[in-house]
Amino acid sequence: MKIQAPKGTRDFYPKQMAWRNYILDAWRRVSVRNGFDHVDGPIFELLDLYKIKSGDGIVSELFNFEDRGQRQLALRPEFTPTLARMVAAQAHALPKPIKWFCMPNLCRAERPQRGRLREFFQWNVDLLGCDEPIADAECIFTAVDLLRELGLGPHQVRVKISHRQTVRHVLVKLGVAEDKIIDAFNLLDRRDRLERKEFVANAAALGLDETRVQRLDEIGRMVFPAGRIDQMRTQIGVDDELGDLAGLDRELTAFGISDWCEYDLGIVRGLAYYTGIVFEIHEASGAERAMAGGGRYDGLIKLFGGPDTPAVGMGMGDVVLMNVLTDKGLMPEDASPRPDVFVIAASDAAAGRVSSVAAALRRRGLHTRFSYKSTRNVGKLLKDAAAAQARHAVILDDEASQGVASVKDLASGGQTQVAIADLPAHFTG
RNA sequence: GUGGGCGUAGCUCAGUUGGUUAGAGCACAGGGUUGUGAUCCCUGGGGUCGGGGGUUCGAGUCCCCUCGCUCACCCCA
Repeated sequence: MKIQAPKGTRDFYPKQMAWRNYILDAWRRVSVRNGFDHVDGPIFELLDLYKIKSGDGIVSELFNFEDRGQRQLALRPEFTPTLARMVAAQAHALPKPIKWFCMPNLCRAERPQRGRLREFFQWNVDLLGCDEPIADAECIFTAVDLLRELGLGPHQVRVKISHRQTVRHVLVKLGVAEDKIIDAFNLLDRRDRLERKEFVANAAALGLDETRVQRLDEIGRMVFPAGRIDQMRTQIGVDDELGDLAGLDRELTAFGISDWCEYDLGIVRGLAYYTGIVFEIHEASGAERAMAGGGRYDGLIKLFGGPDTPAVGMGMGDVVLMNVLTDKGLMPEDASPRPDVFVIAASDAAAGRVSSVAAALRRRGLHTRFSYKSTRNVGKLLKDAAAAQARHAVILDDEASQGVASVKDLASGGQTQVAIADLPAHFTG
């Protein structure tokens, strides 16, 4: 019996690996140019690390095991606890602000479905030690910068932003008691999935009458364009309570990404640990699950035993991102690295020179390939060169004994004679 | 964890009321011709028909169980 790959995992053959690298290379490139440093941690941690942040309930949603020393371990289902542990351990030695990114593979024991697998890659961008809205805005900018890098535009994706404190103020103003705030958040989060009757019944349990239930529903559905936060002031009737959101609005405009963003107080995020701004990035039609999510989590480093440290972060998975890019025709057909040169032997006499020519080119750093076929059929070998996406073909024939080869530009079809000894210099300019 | 749909070659599929040794195209590999990316031709590898059990003289086909994939629900750090 053949053994299959475990449920919800992927095999990366060269074609798929090229796509994966296409995404991860973009993540790395964009992170670096936005000033973030690359970090990573272990692929498994002590199970307790995850319990600290998420409680005992998390255990059923991750892969855990016991080592020979009876230690309870877990494959990492997220990176944030590792990051918090790392920061807490060296908090006083690290220069502030801390700007880190990583691209870990994460494992979750969930039933796979569209946009969700059991092992996936997640780009994490975190900025710690700064409690100003510019940090939140830079985090969002970095995510937008990536989406733009991959060919997406503001009409294809939406960054939906909310704020824990603003929503709390609105809820309190509506008459929700302090001890019911969490329930109210949950209700707001689930409003699209609930029948109207259920929604009203749940809202009534929060102490809201029919008019106020109606108002809560309205507010949950309101969307305001970034750069026009004044609309939120007048339509929702908040002002001083806007706080950070007003500051963020100015920064998003300054970063030049307000056309990508909008405010949506219906965005909740399941996390109990977010303390301020929260956001999600969705494909504009809303067809896919969230492409990215993040927010401010000022209390977390302290929770892991470090100093009180403000923090904002963002996570983006590779699965939904690739779904969206594929649907919009933005994934390259072939993302494999293109050979600079493909060496061809057009005669038996020339065949013996292929490896030495290839070696000379490779020593100069040129991506060089050749065929293992015994045919001297130039047409067939050129087809192989084209299939490999090579930029040039070097054709060795009987003239090779005089030290000359033909160089064919596979894009233009043009062909010139070049001395074999000059080939490395010819291609490296 | 719950429910729907789907399982024949790497991919897309055909396979008659159950009937001989399960096929095609594409892809892949080797080769030939015109020697310069095309076209054409020859050859080859590859399937326990997802797996197991049952009915039958005989099962890819009918029945049961199971596994996997997929979509949705739950959840979503």
